[in-house]
This record gives sequence, structure tokens and C-alpha cells, in this order.
Amino acid sequence: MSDARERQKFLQWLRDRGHRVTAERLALFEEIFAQHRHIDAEELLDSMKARALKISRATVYRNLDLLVECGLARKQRLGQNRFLYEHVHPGQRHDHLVCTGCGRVVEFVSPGIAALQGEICRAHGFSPTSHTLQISGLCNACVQKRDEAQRPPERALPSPAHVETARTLSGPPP
Amino acid sequence: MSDARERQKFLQWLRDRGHRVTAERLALFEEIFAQHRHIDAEELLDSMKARALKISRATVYRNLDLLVECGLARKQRLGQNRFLYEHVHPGQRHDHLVCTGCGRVVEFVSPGIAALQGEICRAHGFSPTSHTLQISGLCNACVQKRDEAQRPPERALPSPAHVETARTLSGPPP
DNA sequence: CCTCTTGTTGAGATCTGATCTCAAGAAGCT
DNA sequence: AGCTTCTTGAGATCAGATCTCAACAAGAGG
Ligand SMILES: [Zn+2]
Ligand SMILES: [Zn+2]
Ligand SMILES: [Zn+2]
Ligand SMILES: [Zn+2]
Repeated sequence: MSDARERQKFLQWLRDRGHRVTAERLALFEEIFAQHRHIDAEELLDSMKARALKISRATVYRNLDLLVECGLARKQRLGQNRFLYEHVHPGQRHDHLVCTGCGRVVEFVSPGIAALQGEICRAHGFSPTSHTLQISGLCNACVQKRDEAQRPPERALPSPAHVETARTLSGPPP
Repeated sequence: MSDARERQKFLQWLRDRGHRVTAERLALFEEIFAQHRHIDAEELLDSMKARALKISRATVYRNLDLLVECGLARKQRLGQNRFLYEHVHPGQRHDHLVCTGCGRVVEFVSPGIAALQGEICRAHGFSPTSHTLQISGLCNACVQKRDEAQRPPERALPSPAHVETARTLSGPPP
């Protein structure tokens, strides 16, 4: 596990604020840093139950907010309804492509966009604290699936030269 | 009202799909195009009731989805919880700065970001259908308010040379 | 190590935004 | 006008998130 530094930061942050270091908080921290993907509170609750870590729903929600507050986690609505959480690696901004066909989430990094956002905020005298950029659409696979469904008796269409494979962090929903 | 063209498009879209042109649909269309700001379903319902236009909650939700489907409205979560709707002007993409202090929403346009998004999608073989970009933080006024609150007996701080004023489309929440 | 204070937890109630149900109503075709 | 089919409205329902409050335990102090 490579979260020794983050763990230390979390504990220090808690103590600095007079918050207590509880077993539940540590367990939640471990869990969210063990899950290398975007995960929602309910899934987190289940996966902790599955590991025989006892924790209640309310505590999960409360402490997820705490993790976000201290900058170790990010909270976003990636699909439609639920909030998804992911642990944050300092200095590594990324954003998301969300496939509406299969639910997959792909991360991308764009220093150019980051820079432009900075310019825009400066121009408006705005002090940004966070941002959300997500692009919804269809991934390669889902586009092909849809095209095949539309005209069934026809194949050998010239497939794209090379299929871009990026980190896919969330599988399709059940 | 400058929505003659959009109104025509809406009616045509309805007929093309075999949907009916009802009084409720027309009223909702008028209302959302009359409100030049980001507004949620509940507010829309209230403002229509205030104008003695009878319409039910379910119908508002149903037909807002219809407007989004035909491309005349955009649906986004700008604050945290509710969906906000705004009417769309064709070919005029814009994104949002959201002040977490006063709730104000400011729109901005960035062709540069739009272009970069296009490149990213191409690189990933992703077919985008929509996007959300919002930057949260504090507006000029709220930054000053906070600074003044933090050290009360001190003034004459060098105010910024010129205060950028952009279209502010949503007032602070009640 | 024991005690006291005070922040934290857990089970379930509650809230909120959004969607669904289904009988009554009305577009629009003829 | 008559008929078919889509649409509406009132209220039930759903899902995700938050709140309540008594029991609990972290951590300071002795
Ligand atoms: Zn897909
Ligand atoms: Zn991510
Ligand atoms: Zn503000
Ligand atoms: Zn806008």
C-alpha cells in the first residue's frame, strides 16, 4: 500500500482540528485508498461489510465528507444520480469521459484545459476551489455496437486503425 | 419575445415525432424561454402557478425532458442537488462559474477549451454528446466579504484595478 | 490506570428531488 | 361529432442523502 504519506496527512489533519481518530475513520480511509476506482457511498458500505469491517451508513457519509474536506478525496456526480468518490493524488488533476452506453468511466489529463480555466478565473476575478469537467457520450465499443445493431446484415466495415485504450476505472453498472 | 424560431422548431419537432401539441407544453416552453436564467423544475412550477398557468409537477418534469431531448434546453446540476435548466441558443456553447458563497452563476465562453475537448475525444475514439464544465469557488464580492470578516479593523486594502462584470444569470438562493 | 468531558457512532426516521401509477381528459384523425 | 391514443394530474413511491438522539468511546487530566 502506498498511502503511508496520505494516511499521515489524514491523521494530522484530524488532530489539528480537534477531531478524533476512530477505528471507523481509519477503516474508511483504508477502504477508499484500496479501491482504485470511482465508487459511491453505498458500494463502499457494502465492500466494507464484505470485509467484516463494521460501519454504519451515516458514518460512511459523514466521514466521506471529512475526507473531501481535507483534500484526500474528490466527490462528483459522474453518472446521473449518485455521488462517486475517488481518492486524490496530490498535483494530479484529471477529468472524465463517461460512456452513456456501458457506464464506463475513462480518465484523461489536459494541462491545456487546466491552464485555460486558470485564465478564465483570473479574468473574472474568481477564486476557484474545485471544478468538474465531464464529457458524456459513447465509447468506441458502444458506437460499434450501435452501428451493428442498426444495419444487421453487413460487415467488414473498415475498423479504426488503432483502438485507443485508456485507463478504465469503473466497470459497466449491473 | 425572440423565440419565434425556437417555438417553430419545437412545434415541428413534436409533430415529426407524433407528439401532441398541448397547452401545457406551450406554456412550459414560453416560461423557460421567458426566464433568462438557470432555473430548476420546482421554481419553474411555482413561477407558472404565480402566472395562473395551471400545470402539474409531473408534467413539468416530463416536458422538461422533452425540451432537452429536442435540443432546446440544457439540464445540468450546477449547485449540488437540483437539476437546473436553461434554454439553449444554437451554436453558443458556454460553461459556468458557480460561487459557493452567494450562489451566483456566471457564464463564460472558451473556444480554446472546446477545441481541446474535441481533440481529447478524438484521441480516445469517444463520441461526445454533451459535456459539463463548472468551476466552483468564490466570486470577487465573496472573497472581499470573507477577507473583511477575517480582520475587521483594517481597511484601504488595494482593491483590484478593475472589477470584471460578467453576465450573472442566477441570483443568490433564498 | 481510572475518570470525566465531549466528540462520534449506529439504527432508524426523515427529508428531498425525481419518477411512477392510473383513471380522467383532450389532441387530432376521419 | 366520434373514436383512438397520447397526455395530464394528484398522490403514491422511490432513491439517495441527511438528521436524531441515546449509547459509546477517544483522549485529556489526574
Ligand atoms: Zn461504452
Ligand atoms: Zn477519476
Ligand atoms: Zn459570491
Ligand atoms: Zn448557462
